[in-house]
Amino acid sequence: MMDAKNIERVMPIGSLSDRTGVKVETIRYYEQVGLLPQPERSGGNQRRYGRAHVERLAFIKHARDLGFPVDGIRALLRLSDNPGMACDEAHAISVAHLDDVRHKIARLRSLEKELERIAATCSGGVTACDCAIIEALADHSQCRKEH
Amino acid sequence: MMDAKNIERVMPIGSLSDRTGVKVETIRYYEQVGLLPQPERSGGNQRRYGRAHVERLAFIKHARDLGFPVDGIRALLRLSDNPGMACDEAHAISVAHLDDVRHKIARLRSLEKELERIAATCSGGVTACDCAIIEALADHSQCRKEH
DNA sequence: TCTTGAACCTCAAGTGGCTACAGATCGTAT
DNA sequence: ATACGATCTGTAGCCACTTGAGGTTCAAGA
Repeated sequence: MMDAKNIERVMPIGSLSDRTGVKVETIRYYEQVGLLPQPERSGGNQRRYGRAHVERLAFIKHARDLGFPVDGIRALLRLSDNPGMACDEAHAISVAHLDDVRHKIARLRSLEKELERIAATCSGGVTACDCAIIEALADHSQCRKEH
Repeated sequence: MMDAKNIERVMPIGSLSDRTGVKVETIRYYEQVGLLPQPERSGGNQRRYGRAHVERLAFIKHARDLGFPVDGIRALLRLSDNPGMACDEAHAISVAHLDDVRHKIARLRSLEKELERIAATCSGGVTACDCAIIEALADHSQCRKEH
């Protein structure tokens, strides 16, 4: 490979993928939906990336790993492109996302409790019963609380 | 309405929807993917449901509310249709799902921590800075642990 | 009996965030 | 010159629905 030397301006998509851990198809998808700018092309129409693309894609990947939706990332990228009045809105986006994550956690914890209860009603191995798990699913009123 | 009296065998899809809390479109979708059996039709080709459908759909809704995937529900329904050797498999499906839920919780908790940290770096209101939130997203190495 | 108008019908496409495939072209090492 | 992997475009698929268009049926009121 020639990755180490010629990283500037001539990186093909596979190298960008290797460096960021984002799959080739996903990179093209991000370009298509406007998260990544269109790169220059080689004579044979292949994408060629530079350092700026690596940084932007790393930003995107990090935000996706943190669960930000693509729309939120688009907004964050816009803010990072013209700094200045960025803080307020970036903070709002992050807090909204944190809120969302906490709601999901709360909901999953309540599901966890209910599933524990249901799974415990029947430990398997019972052969001739009308399975308690299936009955529990059929009868919502057995549940401790709403979900 | 005539819901109260004529629930047996003549319920139209809207009443089934009202009774179960499952949207009309979703009911048709469940029929299409084979979760709900095809009901009888009126002279004018409209679906007519009876008590058995209400029960089956309630089962499906409850399981969906608990986060079971449609394939898991299909398996559970098959088990509930021919009881007997149901317990073992039902238990396995539930435990696998519980496991999945716990993994999701663990992942979200770690995201929550990281987001708290990032959101705290900048409380908004700062006007002239290169926003710390955006910097944190750009620089993964600031994170406490992998995600 | 006729007329509304809500409820119902089918079929197709859109959602998010990719992933996978098919079939063609490019780039480079030998 | 050739072989082979990397890349290209475009399309379809994934899950579990949701939305929309454009048409039909049903039940209640005049």
